[in-house]
Amino acid sequence: MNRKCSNLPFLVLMQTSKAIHERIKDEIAKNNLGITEFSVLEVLYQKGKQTIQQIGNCILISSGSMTYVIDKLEKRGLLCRNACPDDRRVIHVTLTDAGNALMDEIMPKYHEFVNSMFDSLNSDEEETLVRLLKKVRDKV
Amino acid sequence: MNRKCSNLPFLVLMQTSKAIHERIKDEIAKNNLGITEFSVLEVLYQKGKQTIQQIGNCILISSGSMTYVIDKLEKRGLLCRNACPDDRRVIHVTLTDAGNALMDEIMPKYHEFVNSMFDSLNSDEEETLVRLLKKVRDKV
DNA sequence: TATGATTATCTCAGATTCAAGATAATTTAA
DNA sequence: TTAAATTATCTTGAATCTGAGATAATCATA
Repeated sequence: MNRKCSNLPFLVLMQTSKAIHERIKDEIAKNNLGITEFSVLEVLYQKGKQTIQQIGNCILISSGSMTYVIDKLEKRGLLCRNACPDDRRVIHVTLTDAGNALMDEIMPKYHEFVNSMFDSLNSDEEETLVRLLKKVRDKV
Repeated sequence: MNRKCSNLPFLVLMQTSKAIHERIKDEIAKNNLGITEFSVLEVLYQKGKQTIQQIGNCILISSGSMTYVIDKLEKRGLLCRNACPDDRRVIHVTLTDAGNALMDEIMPKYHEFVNSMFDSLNSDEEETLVRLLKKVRDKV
């Protein structure tokens, strides 16, 4: 009976992503944001005005969670809801000035932080890693 | 102002691991188990009797969550708690016959499932992927 | 135009997680 | 031996997420 641990690439991939996730969580927590909250702000910062649904599709959480996280960020004054004049089912979300200012401050540090986690790879290695991961991702 | 998306290896790595995580969650849900519950059973199946603490260290969840998940699995008759005679603070956990039988049934399918997600890589590519991921992981 | 299907958002209950603190047992060291 | 520190587990409360269902608006089509 074989009860040994499974697939090595699988194990190392999941360990690595989990470790990265943890480190980013801690980093973002310094700004009193959870990863979900940060992800919402990041989408808005990069793409500008978005509907709640669009944001949810980007960061892959349920509609119930979207309402919850948008509520929190709105109460904190980082974003605002606006009715869509063309379709009254839809709500547009945009960053407030405070939200933009916060992201102006956070994002450069965040990018630097992410880059630092990968700077042990040279550009060939980065390319190879991306290629192999995509091969896996597209099959999953 | 650069608001473009960050580091490509980072993005692809996180996307891939998230996709895998989701697929495994769905697969395991077929047996009415969550990933945390399955992970506990997997540790016990591979290693035999373990203390609650040892299991928690393996799967990296808090002691409060350990109590909760062990409770659930115990009520379901898949594992049992046993006092440690040498140290009365410690509780040993083992799979019941039902727990072993369930894992005997689940694990082969699970391994096959995991393998199938990586079978687009040949063994050279697997080796390269592991090497690069370890390089990242050890730096994180 | 009326009806049925779809879509976007929200509400609510339940599940899961963690952090902090409680409890009880063991170890260390004065 | 005894007090302090450490350790293992459990309890509790708060936070976050999901899924199912509610509501309201829009679309498609006969």
